Amino acid sequence: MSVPMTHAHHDHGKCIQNARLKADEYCRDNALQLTPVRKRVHEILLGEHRAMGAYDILETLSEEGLGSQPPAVYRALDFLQQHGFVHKIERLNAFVACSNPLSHHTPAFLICGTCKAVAEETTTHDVSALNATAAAAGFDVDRIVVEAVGTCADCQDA
Amino acid sequence: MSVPMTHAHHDHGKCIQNARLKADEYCRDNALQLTPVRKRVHEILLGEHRAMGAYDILETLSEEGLGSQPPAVYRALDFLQQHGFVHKIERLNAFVACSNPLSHHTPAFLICGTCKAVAEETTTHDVSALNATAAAAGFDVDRIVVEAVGTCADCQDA
DNA sequence: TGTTAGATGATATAATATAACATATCAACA
DNA sequence: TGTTGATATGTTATATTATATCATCTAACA
Repeated sequence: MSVPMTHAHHDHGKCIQNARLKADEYCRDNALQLTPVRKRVHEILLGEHRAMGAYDILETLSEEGLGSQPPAVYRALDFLQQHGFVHKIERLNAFVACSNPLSHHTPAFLICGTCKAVAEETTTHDVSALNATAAAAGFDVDRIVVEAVGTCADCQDA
Repeated sequence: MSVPMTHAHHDHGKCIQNARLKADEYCRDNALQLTPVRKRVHEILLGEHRAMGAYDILETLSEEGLGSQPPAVYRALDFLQQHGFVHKIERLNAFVACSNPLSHHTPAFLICGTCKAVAEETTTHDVSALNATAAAAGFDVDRIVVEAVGTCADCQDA
C-alpha cells in the first residue's frame, strides 16, 4: 500500500515536510504564486491526512485571518487541484492533500466510510483498460476518478 | 462499448421497455413497492439516457403532480439506487438509469463534460486489482466508483 | 379493529458551490 | 513615471444539492 491509513504507520512530520517543499519548489520553478492562503490550505490538508470539507478548511482560515468567505477557500483549492497538490474526493464532496505530488498519476482512493480516512493508491493497469474502452468508443478522456468506499482496518477492529 | 453514447446508435425504445419490465418483475418478485413516483423517476431517467440532477427530475414530477418537494425525488432515487436501477454520478451530483440492471456489476462511466451524456461500461479486471490492493491493506470495500470525464465522439466532431 | 410497516406530504434548513463585481498588488514596459 | 495588464483577493449575494423532522396516509394483517 503506498500510503497507510493512519498516522501511526508513517512519519507524518516528514511526509508533510516533503510535500510542502515540493510545492514550494514547483511553484518557484514555474512562476506560480504559492500565496499565504494557498500555502495554508495545503498545510491544513496535509496535517489532517483525511478528507476535509471546504467549509471545515474555511473555518480554520477564518480563525487565522486568512479569509472568511467561501470563494477564498474554493479558489485556493482550485489552484492546488490544478497543480496536483490536492485531490477532490467526489464521493464526499471533500478534499485531500495528494500524497504523491508531481507524478501525474491517476490516483485511486480507499475511503473509510466510518472515520473518513483516505488512502491514496496508485492505479495500475486498471486505468489503461478503461482508456482502451474509451478510445474504442471515440471518447477522449480527460480525467479518471476511482474511489472505493468501505471500512478501513482500524474501524473494522473497533 | 456496451452502451452507445447517443440515441441514434441503439433502439432506445426497446432499451427503455426492457429496463421497465425488469424493474416491474424484480419488484413484484421481491415484494417491493414500485410506486408511481418511483416508476416515473425511473422512466424519466431512462428517457433521457444521460445524467440528470435531482431538481431537474423534480421539475417534471412536479408538473405531473407526483410531488413537489425535494424529499420526494431523493427518496425515489434512494430506492432505485438501492435496488440497482439507478446510479449516481458522483462527479456531476446527478443520476442515470442503469443500463444493465440486476447484474450486480461495478460500473464505470464515461461522462461527456460537454453534453453530459453518460455511457456505462462494465469494468473488467481493473476493479479486481483495486480490490486486491485494498485487501492487502485490510480495507473492506463496499462499493467502487469509476468515472472518466472527457469528451464524447459527437462533441469532438462538433 | 387496532397495530404496524412502508410510503408520502410538508416545512424547514443544512451543506456545498459559484456568479459577479470591486479592489489590490505588482511587474513589465511605453 | 505612469500606465497597463495579469493575477490574486475581498465582498455580497445567490445558486445548487441534500437532509432532518414530524405529520399523515394506506394497505396488510394479527
